[in-house]
Amino acid sequence: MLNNSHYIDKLRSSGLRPTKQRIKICEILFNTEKTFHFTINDLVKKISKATNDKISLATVYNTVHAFKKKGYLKEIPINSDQSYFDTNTSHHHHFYDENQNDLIDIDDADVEPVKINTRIPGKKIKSVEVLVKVEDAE
Amino acid sequence: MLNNSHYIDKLRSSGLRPTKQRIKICEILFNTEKTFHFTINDLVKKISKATNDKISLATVYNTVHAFKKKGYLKEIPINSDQSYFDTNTSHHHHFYDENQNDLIDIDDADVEPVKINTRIPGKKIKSVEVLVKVEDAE
DNA sequence: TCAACAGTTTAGAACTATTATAATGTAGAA
DNA sequence: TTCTACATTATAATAGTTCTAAACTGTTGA
Repeated sequence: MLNNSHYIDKLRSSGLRPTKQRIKICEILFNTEKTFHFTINDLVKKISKATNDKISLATVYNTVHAFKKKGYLKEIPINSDQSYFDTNTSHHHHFYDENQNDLIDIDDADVEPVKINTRIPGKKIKSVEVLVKVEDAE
Repeated sequence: MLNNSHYIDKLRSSGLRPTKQRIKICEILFNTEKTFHFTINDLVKKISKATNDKISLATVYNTVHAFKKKGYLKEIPINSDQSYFDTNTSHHHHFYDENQNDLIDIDDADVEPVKINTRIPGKKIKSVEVLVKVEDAE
């Protein structure tokens, strides 16, 4: 509960009202040592484990999108039936294990800077993301 | 109609029966000079423009998945409400224009080889794909 | 302190992409 | 030609996500 003032400031300073739902979701997403990946469904499960006051599904979606918009979460580009989000918003990349259906971070330092030798006129690069698909070695 | 024998051979040799639906879809997807990206919905529209015999939606899905499995199509990893496919199955990368919601190929030659300095034990790399998100420059 | 308002939450309906179902049709082999 | 396994089809079902409109709440300013 002590940390909450931090989240309240964070939310308020980014123009989001610090409601109890948002603070609770902050606690679940950002009170961890390690960053992690999750789907909306994962988050809903974590919330129901962490609290008795349930948060409506619509609010979970709204909050995740609001946090993504503010840059507190990143969406991970993989084709899947559901969206994956990442609490690690630093620049990094991913392994995607096609056998286990599992996402694993690749530290930015472990990928040599990707050089793109072409541009689109009138557009600026927002991000460069590398997805390394892996499978069981036989 | 002349080219069809080519598709018939192609389908047959990969263990797919050359049905008229599959041949028609081959014509639409592979009879072009340039490769392109499409969603299932795009393909359905192309089909209805190209022929009077309609092909059922289920067949379009089945066929696209069959072609993907055989390596005639690639699925492009971006988060979207629908799946994007690519008739360009060579190794290459993509720009994703977030304002126009548009995918643009990046030739493999325009991206310096991506070096990943970490591995997952027991896994082998299947592909390395770069997604460059761009937005309007202000 | 408190009223007022704009932003937020909520349950449930609606929507959309995709997959499953089960009956009918068809390519290819014998 | 006949048979069989594979394909196609219309439609239903499913699942993730977004919409809606009513109720609620944080914040502002009197």
